[in-house]
Amino acid sequence: MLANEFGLEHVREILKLTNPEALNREKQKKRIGLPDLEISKGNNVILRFAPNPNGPLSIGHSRGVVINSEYAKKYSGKVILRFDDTDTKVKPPLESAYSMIEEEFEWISGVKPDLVIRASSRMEIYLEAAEEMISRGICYVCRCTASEFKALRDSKEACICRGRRVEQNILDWKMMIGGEIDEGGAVVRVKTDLELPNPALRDWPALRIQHTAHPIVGNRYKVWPLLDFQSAVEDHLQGVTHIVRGKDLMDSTRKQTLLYELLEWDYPQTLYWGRVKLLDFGGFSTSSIRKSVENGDYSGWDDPRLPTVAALRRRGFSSESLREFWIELGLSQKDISIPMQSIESKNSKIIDKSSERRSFIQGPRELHITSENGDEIDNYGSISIRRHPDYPEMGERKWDLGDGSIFISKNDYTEGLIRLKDFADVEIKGDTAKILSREKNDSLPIIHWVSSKNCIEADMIISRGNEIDNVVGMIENIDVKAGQTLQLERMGFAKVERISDSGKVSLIWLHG
RNA sequence: GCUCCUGUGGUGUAGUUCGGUCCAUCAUACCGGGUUUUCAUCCCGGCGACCCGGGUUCAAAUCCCGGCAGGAGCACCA
Repeated sequence: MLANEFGLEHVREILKLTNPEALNREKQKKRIGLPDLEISKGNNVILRFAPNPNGPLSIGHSRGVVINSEYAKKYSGKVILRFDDTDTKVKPPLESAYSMIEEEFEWISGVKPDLVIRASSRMEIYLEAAEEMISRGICYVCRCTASEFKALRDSKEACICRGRRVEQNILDWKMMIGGEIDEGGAVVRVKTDLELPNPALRDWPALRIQHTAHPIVGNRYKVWPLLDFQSAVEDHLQGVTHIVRGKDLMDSTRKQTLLYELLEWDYPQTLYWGRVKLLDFGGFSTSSIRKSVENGDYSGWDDPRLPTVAALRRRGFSSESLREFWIELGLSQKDISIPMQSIESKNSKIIDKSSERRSFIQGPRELHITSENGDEIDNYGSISIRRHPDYPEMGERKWDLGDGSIFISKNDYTEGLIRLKDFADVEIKGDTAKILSREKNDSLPIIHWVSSKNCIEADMIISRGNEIDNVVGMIENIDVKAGQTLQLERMGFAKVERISDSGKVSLIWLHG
């Protein structure tokens, strides 16, 4: 910096002479929200989120939901939920995933998609489009094996199928769709420049034969489009203006652009995000999770050890925290590693104000309160504690102390002086806690506790890496409702999963 | 190997288009302090970065060239 050597005044003087506008420039501030899209005027913004329904959504997918739906909100545009379910073999669709994804989309984004479509129900359109492109000589049927073609492609050579006449291609095409050719026996390719520097783009495959039945539409179709073709045709039909997706799909954009050029269509504006690794989870793919779930390694897609949207939701994450998180990351193409803590920190701030406080005693130990002079009393009366320290309007919890039986956690038990939160300074000796003073006198450590008249058995599952811990204890049973997220005193957030007929409470740990 | 993308504190992120009040934004983490009858929330303060090397220029995070590093694609998956 010039200013280092000559001082700011000097810089200012030079600027005054050469570039006076720079003097008025504002100091940089952090941009808030998503970067602007380029909008061609008169066009409504149309985006899409296109998952494969081979399982419900993972945390990674939630980025696509958030970014696309937020852009739709920002520009009063539309967002389409499109199921890219044209693979019946490698990543076959899971029937239950369609409705789960649709529901998760709405939960994550806070809005319903403007349109939901399934590629598998629009097969006629794709097959017709393919046939037309074959007729026009834009595509051709290639009967080489994959490895034969790869060898030719790498040396920029045309295969013998490439030069065949259109009539022959149509005949082969009819055989393909008629089921007369086995899987792998033929493929439809888009005719590109073989000199393209990127080998992946040369005469890329558009449709292939699959004789495996599709879980939804059965075995009506023998030829299925690949992602690049299906998506290219569908984006055009739906008038998609902006595609925002992971940068692993950059080559897909290039393939599709080549096709759009041949068809003289306008390719949507495309933006990318980089790869994200969540440090607290290992390498998971939807396929691998599905395998483990079906194998019984996990209790389900919402097992708290899994990086699925279902698991986050079950634990009590707010969808708002997910939205804030992804919006803040924005559209950087950098590959990044993120600790779950950064999502948790957002979540804490959001849910803290609505989370009532309750006392949960892990590993309870019973104590008996005695009066200042060591006497047992029949009735110690009651105390009232706020449900939330900052919001008195949320009401109070009234504890009946009865004859003075309470629980504290074994972890907190120690003989000596201690403050029972919101109640009294006591001296613990054996199984008794002698009241020294109801007033808080000095800086004794404070522990939480519960009156045995106001508590009930509870257990809480906590996921730790790939393990599940089951913690048992007693929870304060004032107005505990299933589905509610609580802040457990001195512990952190947990959600009430259910309450059994006997009143026993089952909790699931959220985070600290 | 080929093709492509990306490099700003511990982790993320703004600023890079169009060089200049940028000795670099904000958050999180961490450290210290305050509020609080929770180890939560909240408030204040601190810490800490332009991948490296050249070049252009009065002036480079920003432009150019060359390295290096990380990642993705090179599927008849999405």
